[in-house]
Amino acid sequence: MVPIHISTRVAELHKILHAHNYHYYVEQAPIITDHEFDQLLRELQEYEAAYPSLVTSDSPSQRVGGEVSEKFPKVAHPGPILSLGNAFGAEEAHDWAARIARLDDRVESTSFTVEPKIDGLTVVLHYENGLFVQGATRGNGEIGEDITANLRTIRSMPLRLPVAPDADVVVPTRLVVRGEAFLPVAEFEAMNEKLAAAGEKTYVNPRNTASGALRNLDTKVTASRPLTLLCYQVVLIEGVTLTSQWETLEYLKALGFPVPAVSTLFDKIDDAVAFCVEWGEKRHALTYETDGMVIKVNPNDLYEDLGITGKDPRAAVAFKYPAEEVTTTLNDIGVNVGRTGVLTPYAILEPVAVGGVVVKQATLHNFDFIFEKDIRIGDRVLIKRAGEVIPYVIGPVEAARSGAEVVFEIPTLCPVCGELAEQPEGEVAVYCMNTSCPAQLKRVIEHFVSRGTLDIDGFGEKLAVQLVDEGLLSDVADVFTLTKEQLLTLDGFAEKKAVNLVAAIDVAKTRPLDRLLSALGIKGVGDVAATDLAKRFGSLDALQAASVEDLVAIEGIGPISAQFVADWFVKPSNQKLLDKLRALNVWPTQAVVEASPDDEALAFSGMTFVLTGTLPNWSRSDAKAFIEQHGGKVSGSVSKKTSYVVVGASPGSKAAKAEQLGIQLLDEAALQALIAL
DNA sequence: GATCCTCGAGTTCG
DNA sequence: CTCGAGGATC
Repeated sequence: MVPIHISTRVAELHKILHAHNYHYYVEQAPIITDHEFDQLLRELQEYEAAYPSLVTSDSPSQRVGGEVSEKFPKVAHPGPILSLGNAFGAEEAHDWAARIARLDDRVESTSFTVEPKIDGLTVVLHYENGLFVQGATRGNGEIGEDITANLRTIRSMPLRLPVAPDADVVVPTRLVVRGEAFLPVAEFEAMNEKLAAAGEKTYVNPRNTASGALRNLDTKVTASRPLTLLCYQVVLIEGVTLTSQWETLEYLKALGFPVPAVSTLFDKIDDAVAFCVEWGEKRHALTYETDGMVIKVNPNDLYEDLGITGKDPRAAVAFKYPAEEVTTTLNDIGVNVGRTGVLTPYAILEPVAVGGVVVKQATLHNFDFIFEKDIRIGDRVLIKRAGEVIPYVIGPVEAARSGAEVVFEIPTLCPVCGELAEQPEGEVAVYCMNTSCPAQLKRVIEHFVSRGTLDIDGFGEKLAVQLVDEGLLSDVADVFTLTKEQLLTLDGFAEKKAVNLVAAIDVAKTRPLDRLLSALGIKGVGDVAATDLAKRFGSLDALQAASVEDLVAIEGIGPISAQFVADWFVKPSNQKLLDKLRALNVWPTQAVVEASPDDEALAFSGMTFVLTGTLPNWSRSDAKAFIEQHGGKVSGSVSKKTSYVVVGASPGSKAAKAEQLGIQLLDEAALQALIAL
């Protein structure tokens, strides 16, 4: 007997999966990601495996796909274009190998290929005597759509075989090849940058963009998209015999088909799985998006003999990486107040796993962002982790709208203090205009004591909030007059913690001028400007006495920033703050450097470096100190002017951008070696 | 005046 | 990391 709750859930899964199939195949507007679909299908398959009586002929697990849209003529594939079973993680991949080993003794000693699972559109290409005659989408796996004209616009697709006329290769009389059409990530980003600059709506991801382009009725649109292609399977061949997958890949390459470069042949399944795991980290270096790798039994005869289960061949499995893009519900939009008074909206999300962690919140940057993307409260939204860390809302899934979504309204009052919020002319940001807004004060103090500025150990966001709420602080100078007795009145403070904090505050009184300057939070003055100002003026007195002209003379300070500095010193509340600091003897000075030092002799003078990833022995600040010590500059972003990019473990997009711009990459050792020259 | 570059600010989770 | 905005440069 099947438990009632399971049969209910299975019926529900049937309904859900059929609906998603419809959205995906017919409307071409999926409302969940492929990964989420896989998860649901898997759940169903698990129930069906446990209770075989649940398997019905109309179960979504028994179907290869869905309907075929009416837009294009239909093409019957010469053989079924199968999908693959999934393995999430190394353990499941080993389970798969063990399963097929039990079915056939030859598996024990066979070889395997590993190929990337490209996130694009499957296409089926027909050649007769070397001539490209027809191309189709995958459709439902049996019948696809004729997109021959669109495919012809893809420049990497061979129109005549062999591509190199003098290639030493036998051309089959008939050949049907399976490949993946996609938009390279870099091309996609460049396209979106252009669209964004023109104020137009941007595309959600490369896959959807490629799909739209390839299935556009106007081939001129297809041609304008830099689509490309990689091929990896022979569906049908006449006139030539191939005996293994590896031989197939080599043969396709010889004919002139583009073949995935990372494809590798392994003698042992353990090595194949290890290779998949290894690429989980490295895959972002590829020009295309992947959500996994495909492990295939190499010899064709064994591949065939292992047969098919449902809709998947037993002899291959997709090794899937954790999803990086998921959809979830936007429950609400909250508003934060920053230390400058900027109101920043953030998404309150139905918790969802992305790239291995559960995300509940994501910033929405500013109010324009919400309206440009047309994000509404209650929407299904697509989430990714930018640079594999920070959650980022890509945009709404418009196809999933019910009509109950609510358009967000820009607040006219500060959500914390209730005072009027204003948007200065020509700016995107909306500010809370109340300078004594408690939210602002909390953030100002947090910044004052944080690691990049005065670096007071044991002083963080929570304490800043506590102290302001208790009324113990009314400006940043009050931090220095905090006593052990005051701290002991706070929740979570006992003798030892209070003593340590008072000592840490004492140490911070003698931080160098540049640190104090950036701690003050003068508009336009951060890390870099503070260092430059400190170097040129040497004391707060000298800086205060400086005219706007004096300030503009510094490279990197223009008229606007100079005015911000001058205005800051004029403000009465800041004058009061300065008086307090002076009285407390928090008044660092340093030697004035008139012009840039004569560092022509230094190895790195005139060079700009960018750091990314984690270096083996040095921290980021060690590396920065090393570069600066030798006369180089360290910048945060890669540009044409960058001399070198120093790459550590698990680098971000900066390494990719450097490669794109043809900038030389260095590791820690290579950076040190530059000095030896 | 346009374009590229750099800086500053806000930001998520464990 | 991403975004906005100021500064440098042609």
